[in-house]
Amino acid sequence: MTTTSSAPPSETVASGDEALVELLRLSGRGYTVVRHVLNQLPSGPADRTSVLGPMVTERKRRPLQLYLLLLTVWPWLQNQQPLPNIVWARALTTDTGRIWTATNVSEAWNDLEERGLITRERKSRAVLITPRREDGKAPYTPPGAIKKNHRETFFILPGTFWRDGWFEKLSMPGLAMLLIIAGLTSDKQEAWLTNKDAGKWFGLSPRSVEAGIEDLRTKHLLEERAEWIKAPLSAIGATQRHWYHLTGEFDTDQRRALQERTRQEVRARMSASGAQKASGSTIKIKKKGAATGATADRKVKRRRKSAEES
DNA sequence: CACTTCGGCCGCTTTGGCAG
DNA sequence: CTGCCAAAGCGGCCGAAGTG
Repeated sequence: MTTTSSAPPSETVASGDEALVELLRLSGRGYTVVRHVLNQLPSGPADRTSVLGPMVTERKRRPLQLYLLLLTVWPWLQNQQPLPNIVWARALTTDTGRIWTATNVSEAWNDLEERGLITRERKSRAVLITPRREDGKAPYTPPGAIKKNHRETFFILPGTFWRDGWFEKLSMPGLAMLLIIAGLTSDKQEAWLTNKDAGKWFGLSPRSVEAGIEDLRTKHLLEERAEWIKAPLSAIGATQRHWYHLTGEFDTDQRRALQERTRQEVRARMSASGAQKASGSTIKIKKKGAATGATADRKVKRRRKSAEES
């Protein structure tokens, strides 16, 4: 282990997928827990738009992805050394999606900081990132705590969101509607909405709501059921109400089952010894982070560019 | 050394407006 | 409601220079 060459042979450099999978594994549960307040503020104020809507309108895709990943790995990361930006970049870089560099990560942290979604603190060379609550209005706490007689509500994004690259394959409106509908169906099978109302509730344009739903539908993540209801003022005296639900791992029951399975696994792990866990894995990911500099990312970019040209 | 900021140009998404 | 157009403004991209 005393090699001092500048770059490791390419076949030993971890790809984005591997970095992401490793992060998910280390984080201990394969899914992401998100409070509803990301999508929408609690009832009360007239304008309930929270952070998600504006992020869509302002096309802040990278910051949104990065924040969701931070929430995902935080249970593990909070007890670790800070992760280098280049590692975040590699985890979020997929084979067919956009390419992340340390610069992108830095700029995304910047945006998140302005939204109150993280704090960052420079620790000599590294930056220490700490998430804040999903509405940007308070420090982060583990979701689900009981506050003022009611439990903080949250929903989950199953592992497929990361593993199968949905965070990158979906359009920005698609991503937003996935979060919104996942939130609406966290405690029931389906939810209905209209483009116009949903736009108002979540701070999106009706066009984006529609585009998002369409994106989810064509990618088979969403199914729709039409129900006829009375509408005295419509031409035919009735109108359709559209009920939506997510499919596959995103389905309400499957998400519930996933949570339950994880709860049991965590319990089992707690009762077993935590000794083996501490040794191997953390070292591995640090090596990946340190060994491949920005040059490796540039190489990927160039490789891809020349592939496109030919 | 790792991270951050900057500048310039291009392309694209989102949105509003309008028509059918 | 759907389709289309145009405009605004943002992100992508890249290298280079600045900072702790």
